[in-house]
Amino acid sequence: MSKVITRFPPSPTGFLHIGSVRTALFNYLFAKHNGGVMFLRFEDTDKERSKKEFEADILEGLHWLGISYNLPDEPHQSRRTEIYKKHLVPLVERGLAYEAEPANDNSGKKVVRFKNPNKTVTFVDLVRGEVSFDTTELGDFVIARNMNEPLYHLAVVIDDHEMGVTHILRGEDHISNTQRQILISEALGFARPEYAHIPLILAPDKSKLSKRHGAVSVNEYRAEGYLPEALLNYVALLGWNPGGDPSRRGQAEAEREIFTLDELAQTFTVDRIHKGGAIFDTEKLKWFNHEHLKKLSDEEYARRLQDFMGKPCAMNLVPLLKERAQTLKEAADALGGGEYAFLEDTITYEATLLTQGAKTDAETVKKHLMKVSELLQPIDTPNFMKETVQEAVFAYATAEGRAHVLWPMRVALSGKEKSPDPFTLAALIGKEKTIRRIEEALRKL
RNA sequence: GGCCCCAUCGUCUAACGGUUAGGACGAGAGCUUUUCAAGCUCUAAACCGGGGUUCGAUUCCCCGUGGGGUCACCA
Repeated sequence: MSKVITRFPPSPTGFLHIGSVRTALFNYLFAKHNGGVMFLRFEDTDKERSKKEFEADILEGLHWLGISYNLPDEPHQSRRTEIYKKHLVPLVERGLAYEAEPANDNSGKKVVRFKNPNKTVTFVDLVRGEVSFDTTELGDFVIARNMNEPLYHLAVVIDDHEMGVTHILRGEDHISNTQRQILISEALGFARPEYAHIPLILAPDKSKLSKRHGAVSVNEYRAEGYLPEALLNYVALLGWNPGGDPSRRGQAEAEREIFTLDELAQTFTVDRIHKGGAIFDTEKLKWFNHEHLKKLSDEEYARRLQDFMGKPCAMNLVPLLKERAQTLKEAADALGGGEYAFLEDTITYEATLLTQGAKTDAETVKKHLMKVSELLQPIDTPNFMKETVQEAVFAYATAEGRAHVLWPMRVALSGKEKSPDPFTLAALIGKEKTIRRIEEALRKL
């Protein structure tokens, strides 16, 4: 088999969105799996809507995601007019296309129509099998605004041919475009590439995912603190899965869900692409994100978080953050907001909070807090760690009733209704501050 | 509406004629070092309907039904 060449041809008329990401990903994975390459090109024949700003965004997004690609000599359709002309002119000369009525742009130039042979086009879709269309209803469709300005269908066919594209994996919304493109391709005498139409990513209402459904741009997910590997992992499993071993009940591979980009490339095959659309579920994306976040080493986590919020994060907080935050934004918010206020020099809270969850009266709480302070005194400052603090207090807490002792202790250290456990807290703020806060709590009672 | 595509728990999905229809997210319950989170255990939850084919259909075929896509001098 000749070398596999796929392509990702966005039109720079909007920010890189989730649907495009999956299309790019599938083309990337398919090429990579087969030792081929993926070309990127910009379909900017619509000069009105195409913007450099969007091009930059798409490039930036792919870079962030870690999806690599090859660039043709000239990736802009708008600058490939000579190439299109080279094929268009003979097409007209041979009577397979013709200049018709004037364009409605007042240029006086005539549009170019394709001479439809009115036949049935049948192609084998790699995911759907045989698909046929009766092209008669298409009529002699327009393929160029004029001899110098090709329209989408013409440009696509010529580009795919010029770039040697062997496999076209694209959204199912293009399936009915295929008939036109095959007709043009045949008239031009080009070899027909393989087609694979992948199911659409749907919104919760089952319609095609679009802006009106909320976040669709990768920028938004990036800003929400999602990891590129999580986004890719999740989106890869929308409409595709690695399958399992049918001979075994466990279905090992099919039950695994966390994959790296390389692992996806190793297992990716078109025959496991689904036919039906898949609804995009942010809750599950969050879970994937948390899983990938937990896989990061503490150092890497700290680096990513710093990149995300623009300032460093203390290393000793990383394990805690990793466990509690599903996204980098949640981690950053927790750090910046109230949740980690216990790290500050002073904390403020209502005295009633100390007894609120303690299931006992203020006098008892006072007694326990004094005892806790006393139990912690003997621990050397360098030895003041989660384990040693717990060891010092735990037997007493168990004997007296854990809620009675531990709740006030935790509130004294955090000043919050919800927080990490008191031992973790104590270790994080250190002996000096721990003792001081217990004394402050005592004064409140 | 024409044409095309699709159909397993609420959601993502496994199964490639024979299973107690499995897993994951989410939900509910419980456990754990109080709270929250995490973790662990358990529970509820699906083959769209009707005909065939077959000894046997979630699986193959047909017809319904439902959903989606597309019908530009946009891509």
